[in-house]
Amino acid sequence: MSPKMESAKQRSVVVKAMAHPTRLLVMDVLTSGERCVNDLKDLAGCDVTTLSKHLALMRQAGLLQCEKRGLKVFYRMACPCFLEFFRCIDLIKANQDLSNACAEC
Amino acid sequence: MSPKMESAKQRSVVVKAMAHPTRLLVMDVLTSGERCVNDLKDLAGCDVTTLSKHLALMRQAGLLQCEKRGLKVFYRMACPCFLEFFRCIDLIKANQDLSNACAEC
DNA sequence: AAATTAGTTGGCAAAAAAGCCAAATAATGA
DNA sequence: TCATTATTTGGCTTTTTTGCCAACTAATTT
Repeated sequence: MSPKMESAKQRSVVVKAMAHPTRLLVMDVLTSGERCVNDLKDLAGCDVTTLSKHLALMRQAGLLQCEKRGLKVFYRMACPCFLEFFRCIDLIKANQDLSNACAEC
Repeated sequence: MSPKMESAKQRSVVVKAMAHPTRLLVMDVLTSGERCVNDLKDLAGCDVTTLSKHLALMRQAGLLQCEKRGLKVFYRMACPCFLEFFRCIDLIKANQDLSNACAEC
């Protein structure tokens, strides 16, 4: 397999771990600091077991880190570089809405 | 629905459009310039019809633009900001492999 | 120790995504 | 005009992902 294909495969593990509305919401929330599972569940508005599986998936992909303190498990972003990533994603959407060239990036 | 959830939903359309090895390979290839469908098919090593559907999906999400010249359709990235994105994704993977803190980002 | 709180895991049904074949369209060349 | 080349679309099956329930583990409180 070509090196580019190899790289694409590895990247897809990380990108897939972001490719869900609930998981992107979690990332957005966690950019402003750590949160416990229950808080995230309230923000996401889904079953705790569902959220727990989303979090496990993101952690396994290397997106999140977690730490247990008492009864609670706190999750945080493993890497702050995603702020820039969100800016890029949102730009794509904005450009598409305007149906014009990418002015800013 | 909360504004954050609304935003996450819109972002997920773009992120899902990247969340596949073949589609990430296409993005990687297109960062160095436009290509026609047949060239991309050879690089991806899949059926042309499969690739064509991948490309249509990416275009609908705003990731790609295309232009027909003669018999061929040339695809290009709609936005060059993804170079930075790849750097971030690869860093996640590298950090996970090393199992240590995010030194660079 | 029993009850409570916080989170995870197993299992399964439903929904979404992927991939291929056959057929269609579109531009070019003989 | 007919054949060829390049790409897209429709349809259908297989695979993957999602989401909830029930059951489980782990730390804390009574």
